[in-house]
Amino acid sequence: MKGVPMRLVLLGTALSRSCSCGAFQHNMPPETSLLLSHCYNRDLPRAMQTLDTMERRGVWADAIAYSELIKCCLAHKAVKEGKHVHHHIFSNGYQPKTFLINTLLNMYVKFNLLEEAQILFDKMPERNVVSWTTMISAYSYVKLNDRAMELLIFMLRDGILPNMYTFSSVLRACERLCDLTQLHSSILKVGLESDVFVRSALIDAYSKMGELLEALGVFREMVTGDSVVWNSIIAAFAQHSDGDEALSLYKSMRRAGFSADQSTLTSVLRACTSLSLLELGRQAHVHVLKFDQDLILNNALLDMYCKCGSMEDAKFIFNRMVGKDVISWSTMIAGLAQNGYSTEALNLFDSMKVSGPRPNYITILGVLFACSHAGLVNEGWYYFQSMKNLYGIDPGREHYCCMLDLLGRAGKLDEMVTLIHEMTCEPDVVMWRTLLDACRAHRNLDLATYAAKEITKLDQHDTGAYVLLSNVYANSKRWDDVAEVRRTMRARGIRKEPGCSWIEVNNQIHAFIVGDKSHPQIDEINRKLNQYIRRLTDAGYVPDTNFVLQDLGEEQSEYSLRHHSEKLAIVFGIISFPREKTIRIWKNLKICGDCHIFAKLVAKQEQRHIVIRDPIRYHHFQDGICSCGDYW
DNA sequence: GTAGGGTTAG
Repeated sequence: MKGVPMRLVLLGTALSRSCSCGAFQHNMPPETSLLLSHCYNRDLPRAMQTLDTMERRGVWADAIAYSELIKCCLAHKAVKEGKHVHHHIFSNGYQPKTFLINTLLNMYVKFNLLEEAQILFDKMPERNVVSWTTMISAYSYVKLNDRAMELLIFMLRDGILPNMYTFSSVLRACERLCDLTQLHSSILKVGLESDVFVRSALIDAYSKMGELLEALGVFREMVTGDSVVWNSIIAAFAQHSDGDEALSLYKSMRRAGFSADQSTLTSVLRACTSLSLLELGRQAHVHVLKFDQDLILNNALLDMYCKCGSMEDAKFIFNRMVGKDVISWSTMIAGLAQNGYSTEALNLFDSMKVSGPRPNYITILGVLFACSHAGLVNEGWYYFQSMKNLYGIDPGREHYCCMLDLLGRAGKLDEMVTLIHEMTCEPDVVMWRTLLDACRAHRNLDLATYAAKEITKLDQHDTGAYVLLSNVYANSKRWDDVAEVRRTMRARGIRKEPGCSWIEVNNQIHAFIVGDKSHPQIDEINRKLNQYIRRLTDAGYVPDTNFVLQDLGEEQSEYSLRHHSEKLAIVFGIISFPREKTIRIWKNLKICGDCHIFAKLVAKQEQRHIVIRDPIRYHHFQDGICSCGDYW
């Protein structure tokens, strides 16, 4: 192994250079103290003037003074002066110490001049752990992740041992699980796992790869930590839609004596959002007031109110936010659209064009969603076609999906097929499923079969395809075909996800599944439900058994419909809340047509405001109508 | 002289 002698040679060179560098530290001229004093006062013009005088007289300052001068340039964001200092330091044949070159490197990185930093780095006669870490951190910051990982390898080859700074930087750049595992074991080997920076970076890296159990493992090994480590693990679960775990970790964090900061509250709000916990979200809002100016936190608050279906609160927050960014606007536009206020969403987009930030990819999705859910086909086409010209945004998969959805809802099946063929990307399962769903709604059996085949070509186990196809057949009462689809599903081990609805009562979540008898108040719920249905039937309600997807016979079909999870949840809401309180329910599948009619009628009869959130949108039921205008 | 956590769609 020739590595060891090489290291010795390098060390020798470095020592001889540092000796020559030390030479200019003798004869320290009086100008040096003047330079230092200007730098400490952050008086850059005078400091640069002093430097010029020194150049003219042929005297030089020491490394400390130069490093202060560089800090002064950074504080003034003075790139030109910074470069001048760089050339000054290298002029007259001096060889600055590694410490000083690192300061220059750092300056270039902070000025976002990575190329200059790299050129300087390449010329360095000796690079220490700080030099390498500065470059690695710079590349990971601008997401040139491969380059950052590559530098780590070169660094190790050079025989330089990474420290906690290096690991926390490189962990941000790590994209592959195998690399992460290797980094993790290196961290353990050098004993840096207890460093709080390394630990939080590890948790974050595992979280980004969806390895939440690993992240939790790293977290649980912590003996002493800080709030950032707690925030990392809470964010990990909040971001992966495990709101329960995020909230339970948050409680443990408080018990452990840490207080919530902006980051904690943002994750808590996100958890409330994913669980539709409006009341808990309101409680978090009280703590948010402490951090009134925090944009990210306010965006999360805004999103929470939108997603929990409370648009009055969302509008209030949005209107009083200062310095709204593109995320604030996009959140509000999508929120309005999803809650059924399509016109308001499009109006808001108009104001954004006049006085807001430049719309981005996601803003346009909200706009297309608004068009789609209001049946505005022409407007949808207009926005879709103009996004490239007006905002320079190329339509992506999601935009095509939105357009397909728009056409599908409007029953324009032919245009859907044309768009699928004209797209710049290959159609995926979601797109075919959108076509299939449109075929179900508009009863096109042949096209439905075709779409279902395309889906199974891409994914044999796509539950949605089978369920939708069996719905298509059920709608046409082709029970043999329904049975055939179900047989295939059984043979392939595919099970339909059962419909489930949730409602929050007194800070507790109550879950209902179709025909569920496990709820402690189920007898009372069923009694009330029968009572409502009797009254509604007198008022003309006819159960629409088209939404029952098995050949059960009318009587049994009605029983199944009657006990759909959303009906049970609605009745439980009515029993539990006073009349003036909005009943908020969320469910895992799209609302069924019969339950939609039921909700409208019961909202009118009982004078209630009912909000049902499904995976893609919201239905606000009041006075016998729904905010979706029966178009969903 | 080098390092960690939070927001919009699906």
